[in-house]
Amino acid sequence: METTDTKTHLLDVAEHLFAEHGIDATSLRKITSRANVNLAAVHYHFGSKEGLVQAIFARRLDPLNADRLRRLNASETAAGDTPPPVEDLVEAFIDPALKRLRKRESKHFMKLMGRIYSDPSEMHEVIHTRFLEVGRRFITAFGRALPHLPHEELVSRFKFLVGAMVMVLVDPLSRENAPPTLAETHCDLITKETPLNHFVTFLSAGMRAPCSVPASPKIQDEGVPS
Amino acid sequence: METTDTKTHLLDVAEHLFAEHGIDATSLRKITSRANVNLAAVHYHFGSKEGLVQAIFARRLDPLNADRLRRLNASETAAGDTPPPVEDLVEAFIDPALKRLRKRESKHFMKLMGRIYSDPSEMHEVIHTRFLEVGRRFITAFGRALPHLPHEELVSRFKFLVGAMVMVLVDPLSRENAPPTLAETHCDLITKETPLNHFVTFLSAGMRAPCSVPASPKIQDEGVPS
DNA sequence: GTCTATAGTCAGATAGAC
DNA sequence: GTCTATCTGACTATAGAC
Repeated sequence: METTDTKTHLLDVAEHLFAEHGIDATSLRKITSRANVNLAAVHYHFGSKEGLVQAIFARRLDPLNADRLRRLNASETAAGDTPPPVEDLVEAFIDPALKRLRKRESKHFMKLMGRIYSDPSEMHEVIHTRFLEVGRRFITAFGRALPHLPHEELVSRFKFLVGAMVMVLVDPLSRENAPPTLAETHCDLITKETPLNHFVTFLSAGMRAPCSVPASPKIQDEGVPS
Repeated sequence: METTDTKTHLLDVAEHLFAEHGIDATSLRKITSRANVNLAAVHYHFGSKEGLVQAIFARRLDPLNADRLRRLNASETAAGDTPPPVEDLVEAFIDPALKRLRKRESKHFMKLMGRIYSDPSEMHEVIHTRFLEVGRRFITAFGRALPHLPHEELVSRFKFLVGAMVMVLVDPLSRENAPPTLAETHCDLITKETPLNHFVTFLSAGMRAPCSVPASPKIQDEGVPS
């Protein structure tokens, strides 16, 4: 009990602090002093700060992605030979993340997770590797559900979908007793929690939209309306 | 010429490095050595590293937001008494950012800009303040164009819109000679540039979607399909 | 305005006693 | 496994010569 406790306690505390202040801005000293363990404990258990970071991601990321793939598979078998409806695909991708955002246990991690998408730090590669399969599977599934859509536009739309999710992950729990995050200052009313159906409605409609026409087809070429 | 040159040269170099490696990870030493100026120059011209960061944002952010508001106003006067179509609002918000992403001049800044949305760093407040008016104006405009939409759902959708934009800002130019960013590994084909009409089509369709119905209206209450 | 030199701080990491 | 004590390096910032 005692050794495991220190280790997971360090994971919990570090996860929380990383989510609140960022990885770079969180020193091992802050982590270990808040966890009431010795500074050297991090190096004993994880080898380095980087090792700690990777352990944090390993602990949460695999179950999250497994959950997404499980639900994707469920939709596909339920739909039989036809591709599953776009709504189900959106839900299979978003809901596992949203569920965890509500759970006290992985709340902070999901915020950290969202931040990683736009982080230039070096441990990106590990995260990317873990995400690669999921991304591919969902792009393929969306492509089957929307066969008329050119691949390039499909990829754009998947990026938009991921972006929408990330913005919500990063936003809502904000730093405790801190100025509101950007998306919150945008609005007069702070929405506490973005419900799944908001995602499904918005993103499914966007996914289902007809293909874009190129901006300048031939006529209306840079023409100024008079 | 000589003093202005050093100052703007520092702004340019710092902007580039911040975008590539992040603000925290970029030391004044790296900036000044790449700019071929002395370490003390930053403190002479900007007082501190924070001063440098703020100068970078001040230089680019105000024109960007002014551009967005100008185009919003243009759409509104063109539409007369009726609210402008959703497509125009999306374009007024997205295109100024997208245009700058293509321009060599502010390319790096736009990536940095995108990253700020999910950054927990302290100079957030300044950015928020500069963005506040734009966010409010666009939410109001979208609300007028979509009067049937409850405010909460409107806010969710605006968050999704911002998220889609940020994901594209952060992604495409990636770090030079570095592993591809997350959105790129998602797909088999790396799209070089997300065109405006992909945004407009996707986001307008999402914005125009009918209101979401609450997940559990009364029936189907946690019911497991058998 | 620009430079050198350095003060002062804090970071991640490690050796070795217990 | 845990701790104290310490090393080494990097950082921001400043004082003062030119």
